[in-house]
Amino acid sequence: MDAFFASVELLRYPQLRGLPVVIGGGRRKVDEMVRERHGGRPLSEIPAAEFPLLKDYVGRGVITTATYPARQFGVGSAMGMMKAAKLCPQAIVLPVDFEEVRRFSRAFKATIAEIAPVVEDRGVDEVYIDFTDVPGGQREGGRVLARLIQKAIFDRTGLTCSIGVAPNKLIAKMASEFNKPKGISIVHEEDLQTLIWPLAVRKINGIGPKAEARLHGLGLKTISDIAARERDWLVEHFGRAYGAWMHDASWGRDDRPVVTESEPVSMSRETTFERDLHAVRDRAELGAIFTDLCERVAQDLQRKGYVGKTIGIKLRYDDFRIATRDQTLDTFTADAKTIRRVAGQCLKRVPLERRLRLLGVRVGKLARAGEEAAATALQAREPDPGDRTLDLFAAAGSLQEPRPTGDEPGG
DNA sequence: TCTGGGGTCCTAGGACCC
DNA sequence: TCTGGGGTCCTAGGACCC
Repeated sequence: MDAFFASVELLRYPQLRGLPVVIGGGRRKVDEMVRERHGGRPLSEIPAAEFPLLKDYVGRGVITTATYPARQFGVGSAMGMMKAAKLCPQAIVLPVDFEEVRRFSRAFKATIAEIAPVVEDRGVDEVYIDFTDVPGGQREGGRVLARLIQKAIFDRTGLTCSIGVAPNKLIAKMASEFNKPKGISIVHEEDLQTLIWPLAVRKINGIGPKAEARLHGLGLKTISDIAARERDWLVEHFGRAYGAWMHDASWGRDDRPVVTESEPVSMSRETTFERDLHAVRDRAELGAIFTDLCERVAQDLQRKGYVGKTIGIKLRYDDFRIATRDQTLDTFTADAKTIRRVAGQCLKRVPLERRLRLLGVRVGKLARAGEEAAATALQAREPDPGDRTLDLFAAAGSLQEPRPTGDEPGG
């Protein structure tokens, strides 16, 4: 979806179209700004010129989405609000409305599923679609179907999206970025050298800032630079799994299927404080936040019908270092009090001298509520791997040639 | 001017079991 | 003085993605 969070807001406030708008920061902060300027008046009745501006924003937070006019100023996702304010002080700032975003997320995904049922969820604003068995999915290399999907989404939601069509997910993802916004890009296998190889290594989904820095350190800047290296060389520098994957990726190889169903592995809640807090000096405040986080995770679990076995905490210190602790129970739970108690024990195992910037609570090892017994039984029923090893040797022993005696050349 | 929140997956060492 | 081999689970940290 194109500038998804921002586009959702523009549907409500069409007077902002064409202007630099950023979504992000703390909702409370932005709400405060609006209240100060407009009292109880709804934003929909207010002219664009009177919306809260980024230059008046004071506090923590990052940009979630910027409209394309805002991006002209160099403002983008994950950028700190203060830095963004320097680059584009006149940008209008609005908070994320998660409810609304999720509503539109469900709507666009449902629209796609009606046309092409094999869809993989990749977060609120992105999906993989398998065109293979969709009638007409091959026409004009997929362009016809892509156009149809774009139109259907726009008709239903008023939102635009960009689509990349390619032989696999890896290339499709890169292709989807070629023509934003509202773009369609078709990439065939034979376009690898012309369209993919010139791109920066960072464009590969799976190469992040760390791997990019290491690649740059080795003199590799573009995907073609990776492709030109021996597989073994990459394995030497990046490990067996990652190096081999990198080599495959640079050659456009990817055989991952489109996965239509998956179960969650963990659920968590975390919050960054408005100011750094100290475990002793701000004990009361921290305690209240901690309990609230536990209650929210418990609510999430119950609402979605899950129970979990591993309770964990996460904290971020004022110097941005992160510490996590967790503990696995012998029974599943979705109970706030239990989560609070175990998370409290985890907290005791972590250094608390430094001030804290963030606190989080996580529940992992999930099972569907009511199926805990089955989940436990499934674990217990795993076949004994020792027995299987023996079976394999027994089979191999009866089938193989006699073992070399050691005196043949090269034996 | 410091840098959100919600996730997944991988790695590596240690405990523990057979 | 010398001390297996295979496996799983738990825990902590880290890279990466949307």
